[in-house]
Parts: sequence; C-alpha cells; structure tokens
Amino acid sequence: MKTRDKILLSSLELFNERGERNITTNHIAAHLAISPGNLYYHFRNKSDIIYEIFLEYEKLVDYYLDIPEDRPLTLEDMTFYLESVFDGLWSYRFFHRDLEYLLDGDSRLRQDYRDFTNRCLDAISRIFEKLAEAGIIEPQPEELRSAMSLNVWLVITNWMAFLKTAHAGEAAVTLTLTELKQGIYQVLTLEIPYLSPAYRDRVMALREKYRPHLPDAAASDGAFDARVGLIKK
Amino acid sequence: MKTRDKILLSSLELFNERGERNITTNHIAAHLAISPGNLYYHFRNKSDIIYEIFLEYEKLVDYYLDIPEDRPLTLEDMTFYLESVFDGLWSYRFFHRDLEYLLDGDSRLRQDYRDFTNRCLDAISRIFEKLAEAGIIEPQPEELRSAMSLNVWLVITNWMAFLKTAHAGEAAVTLTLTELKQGIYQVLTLEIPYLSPAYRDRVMALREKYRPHLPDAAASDGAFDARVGLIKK
DNA sequence: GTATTATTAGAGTATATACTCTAGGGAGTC
DNA sequence: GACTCCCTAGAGTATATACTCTAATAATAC
Repeated sequence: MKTRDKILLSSLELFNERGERNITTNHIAAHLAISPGNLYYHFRNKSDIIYEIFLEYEKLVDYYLDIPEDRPLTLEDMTFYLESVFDGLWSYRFFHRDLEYLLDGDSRLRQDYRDFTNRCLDAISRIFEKLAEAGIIEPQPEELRSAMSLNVWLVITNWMAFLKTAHAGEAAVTLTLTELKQGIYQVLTLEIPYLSPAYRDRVMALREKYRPHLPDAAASDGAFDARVGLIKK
Repeated sequence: MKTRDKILLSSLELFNERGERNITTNHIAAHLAISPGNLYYHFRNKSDIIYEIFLEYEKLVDYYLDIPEDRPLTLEDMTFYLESVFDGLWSYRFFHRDLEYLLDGDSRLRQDYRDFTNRCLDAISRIFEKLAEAGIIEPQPEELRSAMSLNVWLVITNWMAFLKTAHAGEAAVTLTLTELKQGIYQVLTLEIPYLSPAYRDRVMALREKYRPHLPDAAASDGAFDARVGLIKK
C-alpha cells in the first residue's frame, strides 16, 4: 500500500479510537514508523488529511443513500438504509465528534459538509416519500416530511455522542457497533405514528430487534450480529 | 465582584464565543487583565473551571425542569419548559460542543453529566406523562414514552450543532438565540402525532411561531422577540 | 549508466499551552 | 509595629504541537 494511503488509514483509525484532538501528526507518523517529514511530504497539514478522510466518508454515504427511482421501496430497503448509515457513522465516527472545530478551521470542509448534510436530508425525505408510495407509511405533507427528516438526521448523527456521554460508566466508554445500531431503535420510534396498518406489525417487530438490552447485557451478542449480517445480505 | 466569580464569568463568555478548545487559561487571564498566577490561585486547573461552570448549568436546568406535582400541566407550562431549556442551552452553549472531550478528561464531570442526562430524560418523560394526564397529548405506554423522551433530548441538545454546521454559510456562523429557539419547532414536530384533538390546533399554532424563516429572513425579528418575551411572561 | 524525479529520514524550530514559583502588597488584628 | 491571611503580579518552565529543512536514498526514464 502507498504511504499516502497508509497515512489516511492510520489517521482514521487513530482519530476514531482516541479522537482527533488527541492525535497529532507526530502520533500518526510514529504509529506508521515513518518520519514527520515523510508525512508532510504527502500532506500539507493535518487539515488536509481530515479533508481527504471526509471525502471518503461522503462518498460512502452518498453510495449508501442512492435511491432507486425505477421501483418502489421495500421494508428491506429501509433496513438497509438504516444499517448502512450507521455502518458509515461507525467507520468515520471521529468525524461527528469534533465536527464544529473541524469546520471552524477549514472552509472547504465547511462548505462541503453543508452540502453533504443537505443531500442527506433530501435523501431521507425522498425515502419517506417513497415509503409512503409503497404504502409502508402514510403520506404526509412536504412540510412535515422535511421536519421529520431533520429530526431523523439529528437522532442518527448524535446517537453516538449520546451513548458515549450518557451511558458512560465510571471509565471512559468503549463503544461497539452493536450498541451504535441501537440508534435504529430510536429512528424507528420516530416512524411509529406514521406506519400504515398493513406494515405496522412488521416494523414494530423490526424495531424490537434493535431494542437496547438494559443492564450491560452481553456486549457481543452473537444472535444480534448474525441477524445484522442477514439483513445486510 | 470577586476575582473567582469574574474568572468563571469570563471563561463562560469566552468559551461560548470561541469554543473551549480555542481558549487557554492565559487567554482568560489576559481577558480579565489579571496574571496567570492569580487565575491559578483560584482554580487548580482548566478542568476545575469547566466543572464549576457545569455545576451552574446543571443547577439552572434542574431549576427549569422542576415539575409541579400538585396540579396538571398546561400548554403554557410546556412552552415555558421548551423556552427555558433552550435559554439554558444558549447560556452554556460551549458545553455541548466539546462535551466528549471534556468528559474524557474529568471523571467527576463524566459521572455528574451522566446523572444529569438521566434526570433530564426522566423529567421529559414525566412532562409527557403529565401532558397526557392533562389531556394535551394522548397517553402512551411507558416504553414508547421513554424512547420519545430520548429523541426529544437528542433533538434539543444537538439542534445547535446542526445550525452551526449545516446552516453554515461561507463564513463561520454566528448563532442567535432566536435561531436556536427554532429547535422548538423541531421538538413540537415530534409531538404532532400524539396531540389530542382538543389541543391539536393550539399546539400547531404554537409550533408555527417557531418555524424557521427560510432565506436569511431578518436576523433580529422584533415581533418574534416580543412574542418570546410574552410567552415567558 | 546517468539524469531526473519521487520518496524518505531525522534533526530542528517557532509557537503555544497549562501550569509553577517566588515575592510581595493590602487589610485587619493584636 | 508586627503578624497573619488573602490575594496578586509576573517571570519562568516543561512539554507538546504543527510543521520545515536538508540531505540522502530509491525508483524511473532515457
């Protein structure tokens, strides 16, 4: 693998594990056993590294949120969207943590992230629209749909921060993908009142599968992971 | 005013304006025209300053979220809760921005914040319960109520971050309290499906007052501010 | 092979940051 | 006046951080 790609990969890994604020360019170089000079040969500065990681993140989510316009959406599609978005969030989880600071210092990123958010909001709204067309949820006026979409976005992007801050025990929290995906439970909670009777039971059953286990239930739940695998096909 | 209090006040002001990460203890001292030694005479370190500010924040929100148990809740109560919580969020807005990092470095704060969150979630849930008792919203099972409360919490605490990151124009954003309170629109959106017919129109009218103005509508809307003042009485 | 370009090492640097240490002033008390 | 206690100044420091510079090596082109 090219040094440049190794830098991106290691940076992402370290940022995710310990937070962008706690990782310096020297840390990244040390972790790869290369010199700082080498790192700065490939990237002008730390912001550039972060920006390139963002571009990857953006590409991934855009790919996940591609909406087929030639057929109606199914419940499986919806599940796929939810699973995928949380997968993406997991892979680039450092990003939302220090978002405001990152955007403060990089106007390219600020602009791109703004556009990205708006694309995501549009996609969510379009998904609701198509779910209504498919008879899964009741159709709603445009105004309500976009306000709903925004709430979905807020829940999705901030579920992780909630887990890390509010579920924190004595020690700092180490999060798992399984826990993160319990955010799907919260998103489906938002949809409940809008479900059409024909699909209500099925969605409620789906939601039930993501219900958080209460007190420190088995951290790695085999059955759960198996199901996740199944859903994603 | 005592130097100690001045330090807390200036810190809060600077943190809110420029972010905790961008403000050093030396900045705070310089801003007050006191020596660093003086600052460190009053506080052992930066974390202690932040912790004390958190205690104030906690106290304020706990005070706002006090729920009268001797009478039913009214629509005015609900409005007051919403307005107050966003006021609190505004006054201590630096806090949620760097929350994860702050908690990482201070286990006292981590523990206290966790308890604080849970108190808030309970309060929100209790408010829903009492709104149902008052016939404003339809009663819901406990499980749904607490999942809903969590969604309300997520929307409330992250609305500001959304504004700052997604609504950002070319330049970094300067937020106003008025914009922040448009979060109330989002919260009320969550409640819509649960409103009882008798109150539906009134709540929808209330919600309408917080609707975001689309393209850069007059930043300081006199009528709006007047209404806010009225509501808070 | 030689010339050129791409890559790397590693020492070094300017600045910042959180914090320390010593010395002393001012106010009250005896 | 001397003692004490609270408060303050301000110089100083160890460490970290983002980044630079020079020189050397590896890869590629001709």
